[in-house]
Amino acid sequence: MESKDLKQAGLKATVPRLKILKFLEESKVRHMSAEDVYKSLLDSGEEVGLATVYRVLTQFESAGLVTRHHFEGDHSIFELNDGEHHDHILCVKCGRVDEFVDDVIEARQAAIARENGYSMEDHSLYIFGICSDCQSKK
Amino acid sequence: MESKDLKQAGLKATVPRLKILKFLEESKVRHMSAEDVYKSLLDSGEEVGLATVYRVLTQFESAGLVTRHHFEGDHSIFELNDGEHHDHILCVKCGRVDEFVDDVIEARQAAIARENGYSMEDHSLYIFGICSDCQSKK
DNA sequence: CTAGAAATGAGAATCTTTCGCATTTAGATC
DNA sequence: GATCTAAATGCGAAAGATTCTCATTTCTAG
Repeated sequence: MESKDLKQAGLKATVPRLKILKFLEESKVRHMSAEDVYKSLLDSGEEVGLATVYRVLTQFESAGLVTRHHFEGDHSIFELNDGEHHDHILCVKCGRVDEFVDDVIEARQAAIARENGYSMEDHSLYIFGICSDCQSKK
Repeated sequence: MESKDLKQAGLKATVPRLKILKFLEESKVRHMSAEDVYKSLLDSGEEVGLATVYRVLTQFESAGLVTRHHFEGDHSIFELNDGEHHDHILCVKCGRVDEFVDDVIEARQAAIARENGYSMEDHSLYIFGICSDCQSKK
């Protein structure tokens, strides 16, 4: 029963929130914009207002249920948080997204923050490149 | 004569482009939005259209004269390219921005791209934290 | 100096996201 | 289960950033 997740997160278990959470959990696509979520829900016959999708995703972010990315800079992309932190590597040709974790980089970031007198709160790292598929298609 | 820079970059040396380039070179602030550039120019009595500022900054980016950042995700921030690549560490309280270069991270990124079958084109790394000033002000 | 291509400026248009507010709903209490 | 109140929703309007359109101006090659 997913409503537990919402309650735990301090959010009332409303119909729109449950729909959105369920959709994120069941979607095979891991990275989606608010518009993507909205349209996909409409397509499956689920009525939710676009403004609500934006609001709910922002609340989910605050609650730690999803992470907001700025892959391209313009619009936000959301990803369901399932466990451990990871960074992303994206193909600039086809838009493919892969995930990775690198302890060396994680450690260096913390050290750099320290060296500069900062207490680290967060970080964002994206590697852009051309994936193997797109390289061979060249 | 700055018009050389523009010619080299394959851009016609027009008045607006020269004004914007000169402004970027002389500004003590290194990171600015298009709006910032526009308003600052207006304040110094230089007439340039906002649309032109956007166009020119985008052209400068393509020409490699400036780098576009997405610090906060919504609007673009531009920085004049003066030589070596560097990454950024930002204070989430006061907006301060510091720069750093870390060879270990650079090397790991290239390795990660390779391990994932990507040819690396670019990367963006931002560390978010609280700077020393803001920590003591707490 | 002149012509043609490229660039500019001003405002309209677009896109993404947020806001305002009247209506509905979750969930605590009776 | 009925009731109440704060919180949430949905809609359309509004906002902010950026791009587009197109008439006018300006480079720059010849």
